[in-house]
Order: sequence, then structure tokens, then C-alpha cells
Amino acid sequence: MTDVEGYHTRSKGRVFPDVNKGFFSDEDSAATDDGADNYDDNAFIDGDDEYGYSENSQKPQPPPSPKKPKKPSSATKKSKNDVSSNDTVNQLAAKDQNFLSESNSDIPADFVPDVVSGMFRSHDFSYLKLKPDHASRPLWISPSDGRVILESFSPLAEQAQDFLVTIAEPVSRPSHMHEYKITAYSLYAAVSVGLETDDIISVLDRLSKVPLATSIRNFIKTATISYGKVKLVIKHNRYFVETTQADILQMLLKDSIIGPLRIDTEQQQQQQQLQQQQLQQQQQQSGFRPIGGGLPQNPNNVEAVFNSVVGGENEMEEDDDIDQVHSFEIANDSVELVKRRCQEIDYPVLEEYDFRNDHRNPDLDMDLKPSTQIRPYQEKSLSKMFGNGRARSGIIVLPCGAGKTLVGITAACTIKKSAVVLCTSSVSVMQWRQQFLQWSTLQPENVAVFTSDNKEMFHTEAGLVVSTYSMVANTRNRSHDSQKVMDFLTGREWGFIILDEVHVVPAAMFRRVVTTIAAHAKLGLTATLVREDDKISDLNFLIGPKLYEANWMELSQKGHIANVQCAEVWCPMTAEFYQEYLRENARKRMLLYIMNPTKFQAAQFLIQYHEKRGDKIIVFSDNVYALQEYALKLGKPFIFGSTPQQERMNILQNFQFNDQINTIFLSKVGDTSIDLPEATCLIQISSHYGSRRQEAQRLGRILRAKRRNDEGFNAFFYSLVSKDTQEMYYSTKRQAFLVDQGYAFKVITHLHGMENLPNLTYASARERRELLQEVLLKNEEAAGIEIGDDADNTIGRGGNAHKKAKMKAKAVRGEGSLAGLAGGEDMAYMEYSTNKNKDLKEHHPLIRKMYYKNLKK
DNA sequence: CACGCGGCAA
DNA sequence: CACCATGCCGCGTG
Repeated sequence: MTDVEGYHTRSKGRVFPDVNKGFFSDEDSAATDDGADNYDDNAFIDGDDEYGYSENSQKPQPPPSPKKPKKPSSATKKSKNDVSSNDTVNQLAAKDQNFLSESNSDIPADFVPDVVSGMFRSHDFSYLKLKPDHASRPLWISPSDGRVILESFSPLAEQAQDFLVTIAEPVSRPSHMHEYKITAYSLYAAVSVGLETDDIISVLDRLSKVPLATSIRNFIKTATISYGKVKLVIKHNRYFVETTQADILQMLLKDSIIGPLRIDTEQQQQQQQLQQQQLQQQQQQSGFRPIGGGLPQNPNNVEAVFNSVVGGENEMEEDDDIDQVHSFEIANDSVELVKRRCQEIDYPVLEEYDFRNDHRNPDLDMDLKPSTQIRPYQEKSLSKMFGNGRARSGIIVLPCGAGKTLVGITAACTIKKSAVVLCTSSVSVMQWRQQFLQWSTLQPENVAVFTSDNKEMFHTEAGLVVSTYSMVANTRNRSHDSQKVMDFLTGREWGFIILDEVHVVPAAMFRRVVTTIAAHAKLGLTATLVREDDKISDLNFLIGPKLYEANWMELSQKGHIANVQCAEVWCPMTAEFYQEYLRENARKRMLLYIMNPTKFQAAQFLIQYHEKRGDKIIVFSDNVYALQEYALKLGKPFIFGSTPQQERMNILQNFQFNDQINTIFLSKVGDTSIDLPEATCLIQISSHYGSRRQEAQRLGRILRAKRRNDEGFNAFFYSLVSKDTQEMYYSTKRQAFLVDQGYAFKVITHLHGMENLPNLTYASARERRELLQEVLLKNEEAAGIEIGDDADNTIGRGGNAHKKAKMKAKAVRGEGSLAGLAGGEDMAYMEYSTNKNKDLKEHHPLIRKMYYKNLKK
């Protein structure tokens, strides 16, 4: 955490006005400072603007006092949401003034940021008796709901964190206090990587400042008693249900559904013994030993303290295979049934692949190239997967830029069997293929790509197939070639399947994929596991438990990903725009606040500023119209949905290598599938529909720390928000994710020097009025009134009756009724009603294409 | 056959 | 909540 502290000290040290003025009056020195010490760039992020979380969260919190006064922070945050009230707006304005003119003195001394969620507010823990040596123990555990607070400044924090990440769900991990929650799923994940009930309880108890509550003990016991106890293992291509506990085995065999599915084998006993020997051997030769090895070690004394308090690591990482293993065999085609039944009776099966003893499936000759180095956290995540010498199925969560691909490749190289990789887009398909060839010794003839325009099969006995989800999960008509490749995929047994970007694919699609492709081990990769989404629980059982989740802050402190400075820039609406804004309905308001001239200027200023210091800048806009307006006005290249693949490549290449092209504008295309070259600055001009997950995904785009030898490699993340508009409402939500990941979030209410920028756009009232006119006109179009020319075009080309009918429907829609359609057209009623929604959908692509064509001219 | 386009899905 | 993006297929061209 020292980096963060250091950063804040420095930031405070640069309190305005002196530094700021000096900085901006001396533009040259800013320009020459290209990254060595990026802290300078905080200069214009006014230190006094620091808002909310960062300042106070930096101070090590005292052990929570029993009763916290109502927190001012929550009031402040609420007011941000409540922008519709004029009073609030004024208060906010007043507050801004304070922030600008004075230091943070208006923040009460007992201000507690709302980062560690309500726990301490609503609960009184004063009755809990502190252990005598509580100071050396880093955890607080709420007896009522399983929430855990980690004092991350404790010397034991790092080890405690390793443990917590395994047994609990990270809720919020800001700098000094981390919050976790022990849930049924997190415990499921914990047992699945080899922890046992008693380990969990005893380690928790030893880390806790107070004796572990009985309620928590009981919760852990009941949750772990059944989870992870039953394993499904494929050996010599036969499926075995395994457990270490005889009573569970008995219970399963007595089950009305599972029992009859058992296949009796004479060699069962023999196999069990063999199996056990093998396990013990594997344990010794396992490639990934838990924690230790290449990990940066803390000073020994810390280790010693940890061990004395917590006990040896081995104790907690010990696997269950010392116990007797009981197993019975089931037939291939009863696997699905057994899995479902086990889930129903609360004994979800863990799938493990004993790949080292799979002699039936041919080996695939591949290894990491000697030059390939994997990072400690990658190794750690893999150790969770291969901890007992077998491959466990599950999910690994790493921010993008942290080398998810390499984790997948390493796993594949460990298993060394035929493998399938599934991605969301054809671009990533190509990237995976390329990366496999780059990092491993896999030969090109062993790789096959399977997409709509590339239907390959490998002709060696083992190999790799890279494909897309939609290709494999497709339920509609298949082309002939596609069917042939599908037969190839379904007709053989795969050792390993990698499921990339696991969070964006709907569960139904997964179910299809997982059931159609027979793979022994499954690895899901993602940057952000959406936690409150209930669909994530589907993933738990379709793929497996979460095996590892990295802490962004920790990765950036260790220099693996960039250190990101996040800021939200408040842009006041101009009078003209605000007037219209207040008058328009909710639907039309959006364009007004996106096209707010002040925001435009802020974007221009930030771009210019960061270009000067040699940053590569990506500007995101969800709104395509705004995207084009901004990009064209500022003379920057942009990419959106209808930009052809070739041109995308061109622009990206230029962005990466051409000194003259330092800024690009991207629509949602940038969220997925484009592998963005090392940008160091990201500006969001519209993120209205942006979910927190997308936010994270975007942030991840600038985390790629290409040159890791650069000490303290910094990146910048700005969200431009029009003040006093609906946009403000989303800001708090969006911040939440970053804050949970531990980022200090700043609010900038004023960009110093913006007014004096030469070539400032929309500086004159006339320009602003023209822009407003344009925007209003655009709004009309969007409402579907002025589509005459466009519609004619399409009808002229398309021709058939079907299309005409639809166009007609579209044209009448403006009148608010579709009744007119009934007369004159011979469309069936059914047809009409199914098309009703479609023409809404169709509307925009039309306009979009028109724009694109205009641009090309 | 390699494209580019429109339709469809989710 | 609508909008934006994607992918695959089939069809029409040169």
C-alpha cells in the first residue's frame, strides 16, 4: 500500500495554487515530462478538489469504534444522486466553491468514506471481547452476516488476503480496509481448491481479533459439509464418482437416481489403491506448488509471525487425498444426470481431470517456450487449478492486460491434450491462435481456426481448435462445412476447453457448449465476475467454482498493470443547452448532455494536455452520433460498428506506431474484441448505458503495462459528466466499481487553463447556438420524423413488398399509430405484429449506414 | 472463390 | 429500456 500512500502524500504536497500555476505556465516542461514521473500530472487535478474516498481512506482506521456517527459521506453521495432538486444543486455548487478555494477543512474530522459498506454503522461490536494480542491479528468478522474486514496495513495482510480471497467474496478492496463476505459460493470455491472445513475455521479464528462467533462456525460447517466432497473424475475415459468420505459414498449409492447408475467393476478395489498411490506421487511432483516458489517473499520475520499466528501454510493447503478415496464408476451417458442430481441434493460435483494418467487421449506436444515467463500471480492462479496434480475445472478472474491469455496457454501446456478455445469474436479467435504460437511450442499445423469464414480442422492426432461461442452453440442452420467441423468437434474427446470472456456469454449458450463438447477440464477466464448477477451462480455449476481472483491494486503496485488515476470531470451545462434540456423529455435529454459544449471543451483540453505529454489517448462514447461529432470536430480518427475491419486495423496501427496519431475515438466496439495497443489515457464522454462491468472492461483497456521496467507506470481515466443532469445519477454507480477495486476517485470541478486554450471549440455563443440547432435537429431525426430521404433510398433498392410494408410502418410510426398500415397492404396481422418491434430496431442501422457513407465521400 | 451486403439472433 | 455491437448464413457480384 505504500505506493498509494506515497502518491497521496505527493498529491498533497502539490497543493495549489503555486504548483498548479507553475505547471501550467510552463507548458514545455510538461511536454518533456513523458512519463518518468507521472505524478506531476496530478498537478491540474486540483488537490483541493479531492472528493470523498481518497483522502480519509488513506489513514489507517482505528479499530472500529462501537458506534459511528452518521456518516457525512453518505449524505454527500446522496446529494449527488438527487440532482433534480434545485437546493441540492446549489449546495453542490457551494461545495465546489469550497473545494476550490480552501482545503478539505469542511470535511468533518470523523469523516469516514462510504467504502467499507455499512457494516460498522449498523452494528455494535463493542460486546465482543478482543483477544489479548488482537493488535497483531488483522481481521474483524461480523457474527451476523459473514462479512470480514481486513486491516490491509497489517504485516499479515498479504497472507491473510491470500486466504480470504480463497474463502470469501471480495466486496471492496480500497487501500486500507478490505471487505470480504463469506458466502455459500465462496466456501464452495474454497473447498474445491482443497481447503477443509476445519482449516477454514481455525485459520479464520486465528486471524480474527475476536473469537470466531459460533454463528459463523456453524455457517461454515453447514456450507462446507457437502460442497466439494464429491468429485467426478475421468480416468482412462471412464467416469468415476469419488469421495473421501464413506458415508457420503453410501448416501450417493442409496440415492434413488444415482444408485442405479453405478456400474460394477471387478477392479474397483484395485483401482482405488492404484489411484491413491498415483495421487500421492502427483502431490510430490505437482508442477504448481501452492504459494511460495517464485512469489516475492516478505521478510522472514513477517513470515514467522504469520506462521505463529496462523499456522504453517501447508496446513491450510493440505489436500484431502491423504484420506481414503472411495469411488464408483458411472457410464458416460449418465454423467449429466448424476451432475444434476448431485446439485439437487446439495452435493455439487467437482470435476477433476487426471490428465497425467489419461493414456487414451493422445498427448499434444506443446510447452511454453523457454523465453516465456509467467508472473507470480499467474502461477498462483494456476496453482489453484493444478494444486493436486489434476486439472480442476473453474474460473480464473484476472483484469485484462494481466495476461489472461497466458494463463490459459500455460494451463493448456500443462495438460498437453487436445484443447478447444472459445471466444466471443473472430478477432479474439485470431489473437488466441497467434498467442499460442507466440508463447508455446505448438506448431501451426496443430492449430485449427473455426469461424464463419475459416473452417479448419487439424489433421494430426491431437491439436488445438480456436472458435467462437456462436459457432459452437449455433442452433440455426449450419452450412455444410460448418456441420463437418462440428462433427469433428463433437466426435472426439477433448482434454481441455478454455472459455474466454466467460461473463459476457449467456448461461444458456454455455449449457449448450458444455454439453456438446466433451472436455475433461474447463477453464473460464474473465476480467470481471459480476457478483450480484444471479447468473453467475449458473457459471459456478456449469464450469466450476472461482479458483482465483486477482486484486487490481496489488497487481498495479507490483507493476504488472498500470497504476490508474481516476477522475470524474464535472462539466457545467451552458445556459442554452440547459434551457433546452429542461424542456425536453427524458429521451431527448441524453444528446443534450452529451453534446454539452463545456464537455466538448473539456475533452478537447484533456486531449491536448495529454497529447503534449506523450500519452496515447482513447476516447469512448456509447453514442455514435456524439462520437462522430467529437472526432470530426477535433480531427481525430474514430472507429465504430460500421467501420470496416480493414480500416479499423489501419487506424489502430497508426495509433500504435504513428507519432502523429495519438488520439482515437471508439464506440462500444472498444469494449470487447479490439485488442487495444498500449493507451495510457482514457476519456469517457458518454457512458449513460455503461454498466459497471463495462466500466471495468474499459478501465482494463489501459491497464496493459507494456514496459514494465518503467517505474510507476501511470494511466489516466476520466469520465466527463454534465453537471446537474441525469448523467450525474450514474456517476456514483460507476465509481462504485473502481472504488471497490481500491482506486481513489477524484472529482474535478474545474480544469485549470481550459478557457485559455487556443482553438477552444465552441468558444463563441454563435457556435454554441449552431451546435444546439444541430443537436435538436438530430433529436428530431432520432424520433423518426425526418427519415424521408433515407426510406426512399432503401425502398428503391430493396424492392419487395415485405420491405415496403416495413418501411411504411416506420413512416407512420411518427404519427403515433400504426393503424394506417391495415388499409391497402395485404400483410397478415401476424406479420404486422411481429414486425412492429423490428422496425424500431431497424431504424438506427439505417441512419448509421447513411452516416458512414457520407463520411466516406 | 473472395468479397460485400442484408437478414437474423440474442 | 433502447441502443450498439457481434457473429453466421445465404445470396449476389467480378
